[in-house]
Amino acid sequence: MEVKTSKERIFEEAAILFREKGYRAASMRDLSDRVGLKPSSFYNHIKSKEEILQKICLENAKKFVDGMKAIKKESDDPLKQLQAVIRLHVDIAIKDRSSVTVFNDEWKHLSEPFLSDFLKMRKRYEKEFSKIIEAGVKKKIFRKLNPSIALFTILTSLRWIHYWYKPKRKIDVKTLENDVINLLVHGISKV
Amino acid sequence: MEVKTSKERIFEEAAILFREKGYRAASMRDLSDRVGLKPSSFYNHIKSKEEILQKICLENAKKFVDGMKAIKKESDDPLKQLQAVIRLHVDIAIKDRSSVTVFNDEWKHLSEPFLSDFLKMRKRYEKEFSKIIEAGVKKKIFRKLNPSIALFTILTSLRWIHYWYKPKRKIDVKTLENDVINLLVHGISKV
DNA sequence: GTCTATACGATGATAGAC
DNA sequence: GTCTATCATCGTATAGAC
Repeated sequence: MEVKTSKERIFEEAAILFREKGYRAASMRDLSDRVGLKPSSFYNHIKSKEEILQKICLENAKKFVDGMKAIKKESDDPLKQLQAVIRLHVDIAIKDRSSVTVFNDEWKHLSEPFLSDFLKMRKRYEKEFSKIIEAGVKKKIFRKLNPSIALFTILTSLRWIHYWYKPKRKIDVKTLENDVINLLVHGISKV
Repeated sequence: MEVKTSKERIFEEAAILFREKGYRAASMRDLSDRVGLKPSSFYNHIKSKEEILQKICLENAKKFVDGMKAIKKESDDPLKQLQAVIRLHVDIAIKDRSSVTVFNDEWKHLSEPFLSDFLKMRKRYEKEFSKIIEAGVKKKIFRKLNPSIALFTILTSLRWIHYWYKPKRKIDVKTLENDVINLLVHGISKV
């Protein structure tokens, strides 16, 4: 089996291409070379170039939102929740690096109303993440730091894992999850 | 005083524009609107659009390389060095947010040989950063983690400070420096 | 040093034959 | 559903008048 439709191939190759060159620099002619269809043929399968971007951004946003929802359901312990969120980011980043890169780095090229919708989802996700940290501080499990700084320092290191993680570094998923958790939870210092 | 040459205004406004729209999506016509010169007039001051990108990338790269050099000179203590590097990233990110954003996020649009030169500098910087962590591990000051994971988890949270730090959040520089140091050195957990 | 006019290649997308 | 041919637009950059 492993037989892919043209439509599937378009979306897959586009994610790789958009990651490599950036959405704006990637042309439909570039995509044509990769997919093996003429640019005009794409339009039997998609409405526009931006539709590809929209789908990639939306699908990945859903992965994170759904993941966060499941985590909140599973445990009330802020530390366990934080560890689970870190694993969520690691897993998504590793499973489809191209797709998550486009989601994370190219969303700004969405047009309205997709851009506004995207930003709303994004803010909601950040809010849910923030609640975990706040709960931990309240329970005296977590250090009391400026809430924005704590949230974004952690979230930023998770959001751009795709940027430096390369399969050829041969770091297995479990090590990546555990070491990132270890570092963000306990710090680099031994004392 | 405060009288800026056209050339200065072109580079300043370009940094802001490239940050907002991305290098490829930002046109010379967009820049024209901001600077108040016709696109054709730019070419009395610059050679090409890419020259602007080149200058921004190179200048910022130099800031980091020079900063790292000074830090290594000042102390041999890995912890003090790490703290100083964190302050370096915070200070550069806050002092000129647009410029550092373009440097960090748009370098991929450099053409050769600028791209290769840039990547070489970048790798050297990462190596110098890595040496700090390795020295700390050797002295048993730092936790022993996978070297790539430790390096990039920390470095990533520093490289994208510009992405979430906004002046209107009213976080002062000292708080930002201290909380980021606190979090990365000791972790979010109290225990 | 800035302007108007324009070159001209690349872009996303469409029309219509097969 | 894929192709060839083509369109309208926008991109960076240049020529030459003032």
